[in-house]
Amino acid sequence: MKGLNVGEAAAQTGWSPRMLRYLEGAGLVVPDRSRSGYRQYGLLELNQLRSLRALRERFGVELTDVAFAARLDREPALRAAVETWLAGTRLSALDWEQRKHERLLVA
Amino acid sequence: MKGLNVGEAAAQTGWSPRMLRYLEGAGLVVPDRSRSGYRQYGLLELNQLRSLRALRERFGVELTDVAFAARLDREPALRAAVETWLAGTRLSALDWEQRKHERLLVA
DNA sequence: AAGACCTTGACATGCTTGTGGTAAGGTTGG
DNA sequence: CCAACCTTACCACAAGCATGTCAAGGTCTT
Repeated sequence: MKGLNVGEAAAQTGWSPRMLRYLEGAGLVVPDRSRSGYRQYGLLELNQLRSLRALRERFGVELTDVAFAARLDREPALRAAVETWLAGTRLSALDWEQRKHERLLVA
Repeated sequence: MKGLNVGEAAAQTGWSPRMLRYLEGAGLVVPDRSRSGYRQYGLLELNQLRSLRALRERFGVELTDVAFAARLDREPALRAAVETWLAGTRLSALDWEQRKHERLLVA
């Protein structure tokens, strides 16, 4: 039942121990602790660390972006507000012709 | 059919003209241009600017976060990768008891 | 033609992110 | 008990973000 400690987890995921502590502070990957306070990384956390790395490498995603995605997942009100915003960006991608109505209103 | 120019749009949305130019550079709110190159903000853009402000004020959202949400909306592969990640965070919020299986595997 | 706008481009600045160190001290396993 | 880990707490620092301001020049309205 003992997971890997921070150095072992780092070795297996390609992060530095320093970054693993940083990620915990950022709330992105939070391991359990042993009685004496050592971080204990289990399979779940190792997978999170690996998929986090994949996100950065393959998509150039920042850690703040990932934290934001988690927020979006947890806060329905935020999600709704962002959806409202996105509706606008989708509209502005539409054809010029489809904006006649608006142009009339602003004229 | 002429929209508002940058100073007028700024006055009506609470942004500075400087920030309106910045937002255009960031791809967040991109107005049309008049023949001579002046930015022309229509109803759609004004609404985008207002909802962008609301996102920041009410939710403390950064502009980079909003840009990321737009990316999520446009890139299905990215969305899928983030979904994979999110699955992990949902699991780690689960009850201790529900992780017996994993603990056995790591032991 | 003048004044008030606009354009781009540059420089400055304060804050945050991501990352590395280092120091002082606790834990663990042989 | 000693070496090799771990802990927290700092300091540093490059890069990027969010803003402001200023300069040199174009446009528009009266």
